Amino acid sequence: MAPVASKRKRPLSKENPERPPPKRASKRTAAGSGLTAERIRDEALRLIDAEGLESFSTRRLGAALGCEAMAIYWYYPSKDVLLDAVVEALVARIPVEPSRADDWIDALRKLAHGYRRLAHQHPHAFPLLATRRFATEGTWRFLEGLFELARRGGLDDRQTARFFRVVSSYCSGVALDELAGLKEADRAQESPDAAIQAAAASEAFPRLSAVSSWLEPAHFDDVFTFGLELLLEALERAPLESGPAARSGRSKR
Amino acid sequence: MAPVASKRKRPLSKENPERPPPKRASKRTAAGSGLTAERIRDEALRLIDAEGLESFSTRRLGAALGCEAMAIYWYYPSKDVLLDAVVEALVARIPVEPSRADDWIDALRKLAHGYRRLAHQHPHAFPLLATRRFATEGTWRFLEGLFELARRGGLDDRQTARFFRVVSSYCSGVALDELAGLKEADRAQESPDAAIQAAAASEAFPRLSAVSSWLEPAHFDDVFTFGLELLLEALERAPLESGPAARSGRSKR
DNA sequence: ACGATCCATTTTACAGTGTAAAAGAACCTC
DNA sequence: GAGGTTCTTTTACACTGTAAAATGGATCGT
Repeated sequence: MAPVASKRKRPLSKENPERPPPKRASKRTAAGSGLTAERIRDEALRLIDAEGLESFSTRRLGAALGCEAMAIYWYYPSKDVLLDAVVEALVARIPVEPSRADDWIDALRKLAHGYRRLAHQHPHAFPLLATRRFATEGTWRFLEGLFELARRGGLDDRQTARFFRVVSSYCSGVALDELAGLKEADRAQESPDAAIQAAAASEAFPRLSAVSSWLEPAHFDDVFTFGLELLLEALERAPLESGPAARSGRSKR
Repeated sequence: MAPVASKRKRPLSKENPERPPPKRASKRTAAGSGLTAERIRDEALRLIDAEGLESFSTRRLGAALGCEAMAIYWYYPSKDVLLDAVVEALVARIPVEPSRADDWIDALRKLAHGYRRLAHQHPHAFPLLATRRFATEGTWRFLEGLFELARRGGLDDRQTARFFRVVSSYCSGVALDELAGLKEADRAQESPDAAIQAAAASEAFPRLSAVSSWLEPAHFDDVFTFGLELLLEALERAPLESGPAARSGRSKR
């Protein structure tokens, strides 16, 4: 089931010889070049973190691994699929504690904070997450548990779907905004004309400049938590109102 | 002020001859090749919409415009700056009606719907927006008006910043999620093994599959509006509670 | 009328990209 | 040994963004 995800943009080697997991873990792989799918993916993430997504290439990755670029293609059929694997590894880094279950709102809260922390720990790699769908056994299992919690909390499927989408969208939106803000702050530090621009802007747009000061990195945590708790409070109220299982009312607009 | 934005990654021609807007609109430009910065940017957006962001290149753009790729570099110093201009044009497409002002919540609502509509009209180009900061005179003016409305509605700067960030982040997050969902639906249509996968998943993860059905494109409008109105309701309550100007309460976690 | 200067574009060139195809090398099984 | 798998490197191709120079037309000063 796992390998069914988003494979095979191009046939791997000749036609479609779906990499059979090596019948017996060959000794060469262990003692030889030491190249494995996991090592490649981890090094890819490390490189992206260190040097940015733009400048990441198969040749550079090969150099970092001490092999030719094409060696990678024995483990991944394309750079795109490799990036999918990186996303998967990234998602797996979100701490998940299925233990103290029972409070599904708190589970959502933890997920939200973990997701955002991920964005801060991997600012260069995170945009990959925001665009790509994750379809991994592990994340499915996690969501299954989360949704089971929601059901026990009294929410029907529709409510669960809505709140999950709303909270997770909010999180990735905030994370992207914050990353853009950080990048901008970086640029401002090195080029001096940004200060000029800011001064001019604050004259012409006084409201904008006053409000913007509350949107700076210093207040990121504050703003994020504020919006998140807003949503979670609404979520807490949800099972009470709207009764048994509302119909899908207004569908257009 | 306008040209100060995010210029000059590389010196345009030789050192830094900051394109002076042609002293007299040369006749050749009008009657000659017909190449202008606006036409280039519009054609770029058209190409991206038609063939996707990945396959967009300066050479293809040149071909579409009937000129060599390098001709573009007389108008834009780099592909990156051109993409900034495309983003700007995209933002300008969000309908803004400063007329019937007074209800700043409704202004926010309109903005939200317009932003999301943009994502649906330009699915290939939209991810550019989500990653890049917009710094255009026009958008600044728009925000200035919006924030002025908020002040007249009784919100202080901090509240305004919070709500703006929360709502706009929510919108871009939802939009990206929806685009990913649409792309996935596309892929499912052409490859048959997706059905197999879905069947297997629904067996192993019953809750996930039940909830997921509410996350499909058919319910996009519904879910989006639900979350948006949730936020706007909270916004409507905000000026009442929290009195004059609350402190920043819990900041960590 | 005639260079000189500007503007706009094309030509040429280079370093870098993803990856197909084939060749090569290390091991495993007969 | 011979032959087959499993990995890796070599070579090659079409394509990318863009620096630098060459090119041609328009305009100007004389």
